[in-house]
Amino acid sequence: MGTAKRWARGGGRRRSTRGQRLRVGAPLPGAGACCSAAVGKYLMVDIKTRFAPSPTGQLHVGSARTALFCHLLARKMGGMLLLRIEDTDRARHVEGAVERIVDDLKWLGIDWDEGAGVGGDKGPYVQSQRLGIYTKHVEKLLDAGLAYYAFETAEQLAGLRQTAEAEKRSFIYRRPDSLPTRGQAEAVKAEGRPAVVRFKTPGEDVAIHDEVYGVVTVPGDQQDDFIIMKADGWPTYHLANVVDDALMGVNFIVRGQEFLGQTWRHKLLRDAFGWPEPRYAHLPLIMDMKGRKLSKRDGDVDILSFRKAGYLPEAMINFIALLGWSPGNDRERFSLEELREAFDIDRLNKTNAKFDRDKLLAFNTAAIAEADEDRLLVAFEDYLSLNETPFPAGDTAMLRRLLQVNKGFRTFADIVSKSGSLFVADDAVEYNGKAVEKVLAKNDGDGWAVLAELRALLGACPWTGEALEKLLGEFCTGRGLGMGKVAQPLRVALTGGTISPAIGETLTLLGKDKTLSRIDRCLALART
RNA sequence: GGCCCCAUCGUCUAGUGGUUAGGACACCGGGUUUUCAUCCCGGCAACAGCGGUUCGAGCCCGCUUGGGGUCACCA
Repeated sequence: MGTAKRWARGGGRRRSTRGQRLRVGAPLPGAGACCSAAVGKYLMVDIKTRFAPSPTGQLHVGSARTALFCHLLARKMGGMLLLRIEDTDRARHVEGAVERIVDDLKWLGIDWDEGAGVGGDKGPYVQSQRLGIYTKHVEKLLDAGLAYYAFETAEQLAGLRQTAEAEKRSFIYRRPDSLPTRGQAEAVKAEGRPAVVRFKTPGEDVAIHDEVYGVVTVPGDQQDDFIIMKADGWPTYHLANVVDDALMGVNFIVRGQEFLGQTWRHKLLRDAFGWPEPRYAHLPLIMDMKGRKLSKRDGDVDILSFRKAGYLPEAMINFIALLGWSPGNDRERFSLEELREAFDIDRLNKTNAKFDRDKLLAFNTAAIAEADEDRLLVAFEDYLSLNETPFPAGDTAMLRRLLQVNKGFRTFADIVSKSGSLFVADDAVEYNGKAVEKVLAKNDGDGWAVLAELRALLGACPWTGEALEKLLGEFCTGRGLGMGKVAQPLRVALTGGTISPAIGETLTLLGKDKTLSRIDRCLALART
């Protein structure tokens, strides 16, 4: 009935229209629909989304985007976002990973209403603290005859799988003709042999209704009796995830597309427990530039790496928001606040996206240009706290000065490469061979000559920006030289290379003593 | 390999039967600038292919090709 109509669009392209928006307010089979609220002119059931990461390492850009979309959906619809930690694989658990994830989410500006870090009345929100709940639910299934014990070892299964592969068949676990009784299972466990619990899959086609992909049907003959409880007594992802979503009142699941082909398991499990279906929105995947799935193993695609590399969270957010979503027009610069307003689940697209670092860099450059100094100072200090740099981290006046003098920088790391040498010891300055050759030695040592002359003038000059600029300007006109012919030799002498802030700034930042001593040191180089 | 999903510039994307197929990044060229970066201007560049449906297809359907996901006692 209504259901059929609601999903009638099938796999076709969905675009936002008034008519479709109304669909949002249609009566939902969603769990935990305790109340409804009028938002704008649409009546809708309150939604509750969740972000459920596994604490196996860093939060990477793919997970961050999922969290962002969950957050945006909840905020836009006036719903709730819940954070749950899925750590049922105690072998892969990484110490400190939960704190890492929470910290990265906070840095990005993504907040949530319930769960890890903020509490709530449906907890605990860490799966390793909910074992009893899962056990109880597995028992229910066992008692109802909807699940059964199986005793194959992991090795035996691997063997069967290998055989199947050799015969070019896909391996699907075959349910034994006679299932063990609870007593037999206890006996096996008592012997120390492994026993897992498998779900008794009906074997009928299952249709999943997805907000992004439409109706996806998985043939019954492709379904296996998947494991819901491992031999170590812990539930598998499928069981724990479904149980928790239901018990915690989650009615809108947003997650990566890699789960789409497995959602039939979740639907079957919900059916078995008699729980209503939530709404699903699977997100297209984020790939690397070679088109391969972006994974945590890919190295620096985790949020912390970008933070350490000098990126602004607002740029990260803006960029990842556009991976799989677009507003429908030519606009692409958004603050988190603006995204919360503009986000529309109907505008999610289905095609995988490649993670283009060049574009991220461009967004970061723009975000930096738009940010005011106070904002930049906070971010700069955060950057400095995560990196070893020659800068005096506690000297905010100096940090502000660096921000001003380096205008146009693309990441905070640019400030280090452009101004860092001004803060190291004189003898730590390394001269770049090419720069020395091109700027100082070339043309019979014109550069050296300019430097020597400047050394004397500088020594007698009051050390203010104005006086120095004036001195250099007069020097240039007096010699008929362009500023480049004067500033560059100085740069090389002072920093070892050709890159530094405007020459007047470079001189005042360095100070008179260091300027003179570095020129002397450089001049000495000419005589060797 | 089975099953499922996807398909517009190199990349992110706009496009809901009639458009010179738009924007952004990258790239190329030019300009501003004492270096680098920033900034400004201009340019290059796409509907995977083949069949249908239609007066008319990037938009609808099918096939082919290509890409991806999934087939774990990981999530």
